[in-house]
Amino acid sequence: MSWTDERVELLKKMWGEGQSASQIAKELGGVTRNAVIGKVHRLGLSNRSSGTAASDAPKSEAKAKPAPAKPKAEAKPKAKPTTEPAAPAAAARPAAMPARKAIIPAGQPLPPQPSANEISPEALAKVSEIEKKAKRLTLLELTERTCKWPVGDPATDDFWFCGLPVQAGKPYCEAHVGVAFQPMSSRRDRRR
DNA sequence: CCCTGATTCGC
DNA sequence: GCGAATCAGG
Repeated sequence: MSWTDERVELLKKMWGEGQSASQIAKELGGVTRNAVIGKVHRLGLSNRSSGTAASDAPKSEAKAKPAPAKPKAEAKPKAKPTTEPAAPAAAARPAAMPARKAIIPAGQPLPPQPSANEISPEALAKVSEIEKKAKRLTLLELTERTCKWPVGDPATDDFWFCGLPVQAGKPYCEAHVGVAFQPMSSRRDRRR
């Protein structure tokens, strides 16, 4: 496999979306994550939180960009039937519990639902954003390393699991870890 | 152990 | 230019 224009394009796109090298490699096919990373570097677009966590490289760019203005028309190549117009409230709600039915999958540790509590707007925003990139896995597709955050109403077909790569032993992806594990202090009184 | 990106260096 | 091997880290 060679780096055709299209492949490079997809690489850029996915890398820009924050997809991991391995995911990109899987998507492209015929290449390993090493190949992807190597290419990324050669292309010069390496910046992306080094390592794993989020150590933002203290890159202080004393550069004042003239004004590239590169917002190219970003037409989604593969628009999937997104049955989700844009309902932050609904989307951010992990799992509705109309009637706490059996939403427990195979006795697996389904996460502590942040019940009806309120979560920081920042975290919610991050979640609704991340959910656009979610893999939307079904219960059967979940693995030990896919985010198990439930989205939607289990009673409807509009229900899926985040499925993004979990960070490290955690059951959720970065974003969902953020809303799942909230310091008690940070969710103190929230007006309703 | 799983994963992440970063770098090196023979090809 | 390419990417496997290796490195460094969570």
